[in-house]
Amino acid sequence: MANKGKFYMTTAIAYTSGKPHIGNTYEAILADAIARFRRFEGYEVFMQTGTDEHGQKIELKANASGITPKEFVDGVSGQIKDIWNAMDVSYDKFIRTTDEDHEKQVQKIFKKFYDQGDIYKSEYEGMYCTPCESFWTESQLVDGKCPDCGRECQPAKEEAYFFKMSKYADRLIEHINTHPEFIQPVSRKNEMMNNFLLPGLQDLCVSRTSYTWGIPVDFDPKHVIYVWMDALTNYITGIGYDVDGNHTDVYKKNWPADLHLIGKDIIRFHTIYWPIFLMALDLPLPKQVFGHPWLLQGGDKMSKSKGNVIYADDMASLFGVDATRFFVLHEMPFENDGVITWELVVERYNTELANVLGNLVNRTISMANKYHGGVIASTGVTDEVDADLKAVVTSAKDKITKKMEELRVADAISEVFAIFRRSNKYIDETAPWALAKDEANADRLKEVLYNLTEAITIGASLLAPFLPSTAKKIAEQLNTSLRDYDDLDQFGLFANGTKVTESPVPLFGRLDTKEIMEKVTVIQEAQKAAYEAEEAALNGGTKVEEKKDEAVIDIEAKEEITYDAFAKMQFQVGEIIACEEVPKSKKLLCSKVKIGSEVKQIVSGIKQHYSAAEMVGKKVMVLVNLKPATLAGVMSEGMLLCAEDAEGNLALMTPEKPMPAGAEIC
RNA sequence: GGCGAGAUAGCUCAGUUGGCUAGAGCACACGGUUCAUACCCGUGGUGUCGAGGGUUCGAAUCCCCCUCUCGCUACCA
Repeated sequence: MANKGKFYMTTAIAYTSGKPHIGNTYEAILADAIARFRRFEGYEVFMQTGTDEHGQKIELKANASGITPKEFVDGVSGQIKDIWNAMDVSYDKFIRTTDEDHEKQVQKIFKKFYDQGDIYKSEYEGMYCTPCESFWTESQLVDGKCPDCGRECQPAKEEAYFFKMSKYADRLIEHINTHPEFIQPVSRKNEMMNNFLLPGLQDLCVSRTSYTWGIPVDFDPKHVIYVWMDALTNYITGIGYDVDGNHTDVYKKNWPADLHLIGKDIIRFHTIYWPIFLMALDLPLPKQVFGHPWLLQGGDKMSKSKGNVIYADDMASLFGVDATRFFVLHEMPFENDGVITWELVVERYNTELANVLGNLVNRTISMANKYHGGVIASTGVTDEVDADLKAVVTSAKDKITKKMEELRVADAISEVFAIFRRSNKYIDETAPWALAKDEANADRLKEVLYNLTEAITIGASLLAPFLPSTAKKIAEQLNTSLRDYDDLDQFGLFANGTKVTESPVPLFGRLDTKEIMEKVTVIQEAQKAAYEAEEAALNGGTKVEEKKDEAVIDIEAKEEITYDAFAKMQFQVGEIIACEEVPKSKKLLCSKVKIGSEVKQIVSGIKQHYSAAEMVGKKVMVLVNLKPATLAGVMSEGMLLCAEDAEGNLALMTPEKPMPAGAEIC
């Protein structure tokens, strides 16, 4: 096998706040298929994945569970690793951001940036506008007030370190323009350029003082290093980068990475901040960043409260590991989000895996046994119809390779199945059962079965990077071994006289949608019950045994205020007597709110959560004495108060008992 | 509001630089076959190629405008 050189690829590291759903697992499977295919082609692949384990959310969850953050992440990281292993993800390195060598290098990198002036400490000594979450220099203030909202600003006390992004922006723009393959798909490149690079990069906050579960800044220990410098650097620390130049051989061989595989939600960090960090380290940039789309359920995002989160282990328990891999690889388009429903999984399983592939292998082996005692032998009695079969089979390798080079994995796996579809057609064209009726056709019959067996062997070999254990099973049933990549454009290498198994076992038994859906209902009910129990426990103030996502929300602590400051705010109950959408705005509703004998017009960004019609009649909590402002050209004279969860869902605050419009909230 | 992408068969989508009767998979109907996991093979759509205008011998493919959807982003008092 020709050595085509090294290929270093990574997945994003998974955040250890909870069990990964199928979307996270998808990325690992996608990476695995690419890694296996590259190895198959003859590349020396190094694939790295792992877990991102720091941050406030984890600190709080661990506290709530009564264990240390390290104990907490040890558990979740182990669980994630188990799932990756169960899904046959062939990583070469599983990095954890709590690994000692990673933490040490991150500290050194931070120090290096600080020493060379890329990182500076800022104390927010300008005027800080809390509602705008931004700070201003004296010169930016308008009449001593926030230029955005016009309200009072205060000197803020919290200090943080910042990275000077703008220093490297021009170089990055140049790089992106001269390397069109750097950001994939290309539509993402335009988004990065237009939204961030061309308007001018903001400096990035790279430290926090509001929590302690992170890598400390060694020369200023009250700061911990904030997520991106900690997480992104895993791609070099994991293979042995050393700030002082004592790199491992693995690092020297593999950097720069050939491919960072990530979700489309973190493209910005991988195509802007990460390259800039690398420039600051004077290291070459990765060759390609691919922001893959997501698998969504029925067009909606999954949520635990609906009980519709699909986990890889649930899928694997119902369908098996390879069927799970097949589904996620086959159903994911290149640029748009894919859809996953249980019904769709069953349909794909039956039509592709059971009917096209499983049945083909089964019927071929059955015929070999029935007609020739299972012995496969070429007799050289060919026919015109053989040519097309052979052409389809031997040309598959190049087609699939091209698709994989473009990272179009779903298309590649479809090309593999084209071999199996063609083979089924070949059986019909040659009608072996008819040949078997006349002894004069015996040699032709042998040749037909040989051709089929050879086609299946080549197909299985190309299938191996996607469905490794299925490919292996096929080879076992045919009593052969999978073919090398370099031999796949040759037809006729199957060893003459090989005897296939006498008792073929169906690779994928057909499934009944109804039966599966009954099992799914059980899974969903259990998930929902677990979620509700957790919610109830939290509401009751009971300590929860095992923490799950979104059970609690923590927000960044704001500055302490005096009672006087609070007393300045006037809250009253308001009744919404009319409401309409604000034209040309995506999120705004304009309400007429009756407060006592007065009616105020208030604009709120809640259109995605409430329709104008359902707003009318509600009694809501209103901040009355807020300075009026114009939003989307409409005057707003107050603020409706809402609760917001981690996903940004809003719920209006309403009095728990009936109260008249105008009642003071105090 | 800014930038970008898209609107093609019931569903999910392909359609290269404009050019023969607009394609694939699934679903559906009918026919064939029986080696096989009620499988496999074949045949079948009058699809206004989102609406309207234009360029051209000729447009799903280029230009203009409109409607709708989606992505990123800003705003969301």
